[in-house]
Amino acid sequence: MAQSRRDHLIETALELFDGAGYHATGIDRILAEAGVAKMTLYKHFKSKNELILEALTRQDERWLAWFREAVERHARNDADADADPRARLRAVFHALDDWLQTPGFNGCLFCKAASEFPDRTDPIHAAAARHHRSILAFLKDLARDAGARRPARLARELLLLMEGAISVTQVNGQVGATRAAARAAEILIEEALRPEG
Amino acid sequence: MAQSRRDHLIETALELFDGAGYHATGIDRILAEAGVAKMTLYKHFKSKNELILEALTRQDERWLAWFREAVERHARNDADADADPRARLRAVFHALDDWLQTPGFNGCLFCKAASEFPDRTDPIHAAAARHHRSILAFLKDLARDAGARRPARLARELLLLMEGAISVTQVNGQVGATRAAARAAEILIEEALRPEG
DNA sequence: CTACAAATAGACAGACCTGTCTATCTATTC
DNA sequence: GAATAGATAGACAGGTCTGTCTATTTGTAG
Repeated sequence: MAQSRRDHLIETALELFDGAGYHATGIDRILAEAGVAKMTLYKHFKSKNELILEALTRQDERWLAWFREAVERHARNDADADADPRARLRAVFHALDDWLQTPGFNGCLFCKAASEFPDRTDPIHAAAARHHRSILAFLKDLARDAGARRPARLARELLLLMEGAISVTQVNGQVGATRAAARAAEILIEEALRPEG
Repeated sequence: MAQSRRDHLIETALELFDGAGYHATGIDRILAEAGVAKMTLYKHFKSKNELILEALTRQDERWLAWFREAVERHARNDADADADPRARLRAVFHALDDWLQTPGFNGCLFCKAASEFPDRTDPIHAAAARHHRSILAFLKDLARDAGARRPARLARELLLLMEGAISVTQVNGQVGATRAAARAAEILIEEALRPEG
């Protein structure tokens, strides 16, 4: 039950931070939305920043788990997935598309965090950087498994396309960004898997 | 003189917004830094949001002018620029690199704005979207001049790489992002300019 | 029923926020 | 020198922010 209230606070906070940003979301707003007393919050978290940090930690784990699953699912759905080592790399952008197209998509919580807490020594900013590195590691694994000549390089390039699609979608509100990203990724993957060059 | 104070407020505001974000930067801080009285600010701007909007308008014009110039300059410095229609397209990422490597680079003011003002009907968010469209139009012109088969598509792809590099640099604080972006752009440009495919 | 732990409402402090107001000062122009 | 316009400092209102405190209620376990 105690864990449940803590959870509820984190979930509510994540929703509100996503909708309005970190500085623009007051503690009182979170408490009202969660229906929890102020002292309960400060029993579970030392400060608002610690709540933000815990929320980001949870979001990091959850998002990455979801993303891995979505990539796997899209890769399996692909017709000739078993034959083609590119299948899972391509699935990255189908999974991304799922995310960016969810109604109410409002940008990446980690990019927001890095933007609102610009000090790189701030634990919140550091959490955002860690999240990026986790994605990069995942992409690198995919690239290596697919037999890319330079997995790290391909991973970095795909991360750029992912982050670009996230940013453009958030700013512009249009949907077409992932399609362009997927097309570009196709070219880069093709180039990275070509036996020689 | 009146114009000069207005200017000074806008310049000071831009610096502080860049360093700490929009919500985290109070009016009083801007006034103290600029050495200007509060009434002077409210004589020139109806509200803080109008100051933000005016600052973004100036930043939009100035950044784009700087970027065009930087692209042109890098293209000219390129050895076989006259012979190669790709020169100016490639120069885009050299110019971007100049920007991202300037000490104290702290992310894009328009991405920050879109993130802190998520409501798409908000004039501030709209200004960010307009900025993206301006960059896109510039890239499209470059792509068309270079003889790309589908200039709009190439421009969208290059914008993704640019925004990705901006985001990754801001979050991760590392410098290598533009190099990866430039490499990826090279491949995409090559593909777009190939006579057939 | 009792005892104990956890959550509650709500007041409170102290700081900061935007925006308004007045009264003073300074510079230019006639 | 006097009048006028613009900038100044600084108080002020009304609100919000984080974080602390107390006194009360709720739920559970012996």
